[in-house]
Amino acid sequence: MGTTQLETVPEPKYWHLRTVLSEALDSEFSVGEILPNERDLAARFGVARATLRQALEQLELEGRLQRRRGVGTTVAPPRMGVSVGTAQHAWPGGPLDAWQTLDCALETPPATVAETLVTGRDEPVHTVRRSRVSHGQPVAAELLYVPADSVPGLSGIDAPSGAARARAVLRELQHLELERQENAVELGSARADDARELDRLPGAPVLVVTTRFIARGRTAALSVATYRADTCRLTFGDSGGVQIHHGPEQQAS
Amino acid sequence: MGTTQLETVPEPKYWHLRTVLSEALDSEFSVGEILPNERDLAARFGVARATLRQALEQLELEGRLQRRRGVGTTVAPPRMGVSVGTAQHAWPGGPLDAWQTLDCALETPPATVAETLVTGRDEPVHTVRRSRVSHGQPVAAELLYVPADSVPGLSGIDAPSGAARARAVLRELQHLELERQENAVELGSARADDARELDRLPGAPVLVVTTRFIARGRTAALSVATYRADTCRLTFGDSGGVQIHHGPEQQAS
DNA sequence: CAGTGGTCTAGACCACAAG
DNA sequence: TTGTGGTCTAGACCACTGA
Repeated sequence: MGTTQLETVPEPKYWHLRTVLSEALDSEFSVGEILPNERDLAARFGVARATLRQALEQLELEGRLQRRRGVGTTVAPPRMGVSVGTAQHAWPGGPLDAWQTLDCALETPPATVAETLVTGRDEPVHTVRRSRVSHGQPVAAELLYVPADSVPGLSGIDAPSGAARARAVLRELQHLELERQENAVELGSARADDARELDRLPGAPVLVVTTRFIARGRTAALSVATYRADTCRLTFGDSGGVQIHHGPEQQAS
Repeated sequence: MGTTQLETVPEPKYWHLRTVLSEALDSEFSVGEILPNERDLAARFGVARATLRQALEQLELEGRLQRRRGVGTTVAPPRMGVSVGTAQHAWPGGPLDAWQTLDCALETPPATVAETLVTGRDEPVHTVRRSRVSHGQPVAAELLYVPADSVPGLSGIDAPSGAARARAVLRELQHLELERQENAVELGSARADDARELDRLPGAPVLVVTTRFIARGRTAALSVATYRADTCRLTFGDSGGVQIHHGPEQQAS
């Protein structure tokens, strides 16, 4: 007795900690500011470092914090809005395209992709790699799968790979009449190569945007784009390009 | 010497484990099957339980596994496609609406919401709670904020809250001419109340879909819907309602 | 009740960035 | 070299489910 029992339904420590830190971020820190290191913070709150880290992971997932090994933990800016599916009814590589073409290869796509493209199994397709940068920061990495018969005019003279070839593939695509496109978004984790390109560790949470480009009743191209989930807010079907989302997030305890 | 050094760039154990388990799931398990418990699995792979759990968390994030306290870990079915922003150019509560109306209250919205609705601060708005069920499973919880002047015909006779009131609010909304709607998707973590409704623990990853309904040049209503990120794949702008996504995910090591 | 996943601890060492 | 976050361990106890 004498000990006041406030927690009738004891909330996990890390969850409570997340709330406390979240409020501290709103009131006492400004964007870009660095937090005390994890060992100090854990000691200050009287918890083990693992528990403190659980709270930080939550906040990072919500885009409130940014952590970098060897550097520290900083307060993240509000997520940036990146528009997806504007360029509605437009092929990739068009004039209003936010992507930068990297290179191209002739590869056998993963089974999931081959299934969506009606092409036969083990049929190699043009695989264009592109990346998207916004506000000086990489936000997405894309693989664009284009079956050979979607770009019949493609000259066989050029090398089968490289940046020039990639641009040629995109150029040929514009000749097709685009019926419509279908988008899907799901949560994924960054593969090692995507992670490197996005400046994150493998396994980092990403939003995977899959776009089917449909022409002549068939899937003429398939794009699989992985966006950094911590820094991006995907906007659909509205006007205009990149916008900054303003104000604090709505997720709170 | 004598020890063969295969790992020149040693991959983290949990990441390697994730890959091994992922492949095992593809080849040796079928949907719904239960895995050995965490202690056994950890022992079998010769790692600490915390490490094994890190791998399982990844796979759960990717929608490959489902874990339930007191029960066990099971192989998850492929994510279901839930269509968002079909009912494009349609108010919530319309005939083709996939949502179930729960109740309604007159509340002061969070600052972020009040900012988007042009309504003044501390101005209470109609707050309609709805839920979305798909394949017998709750997939999303929604809060729909409707400023009072968007539903001028709303009778003041009824009680200011309850399910009947909620339906009345939605009915009145249909009278406005909808100009367009804007969608945004971002990653979040489930608040305690959302988590309960989605049958998950607090902090579970969710996809937050924010929809602005615009009429007469103003934001006439704002919807904030949180979807289970582990089980859902959001589809945009295509035809048709709910579809099952087929085949394994594309994320692999 | 027994068995499951969820939380938490107090350490240790590693990989990386920057001075 | 120093200090950071990232990984890993071997335990402990708790909350929940279902028999």
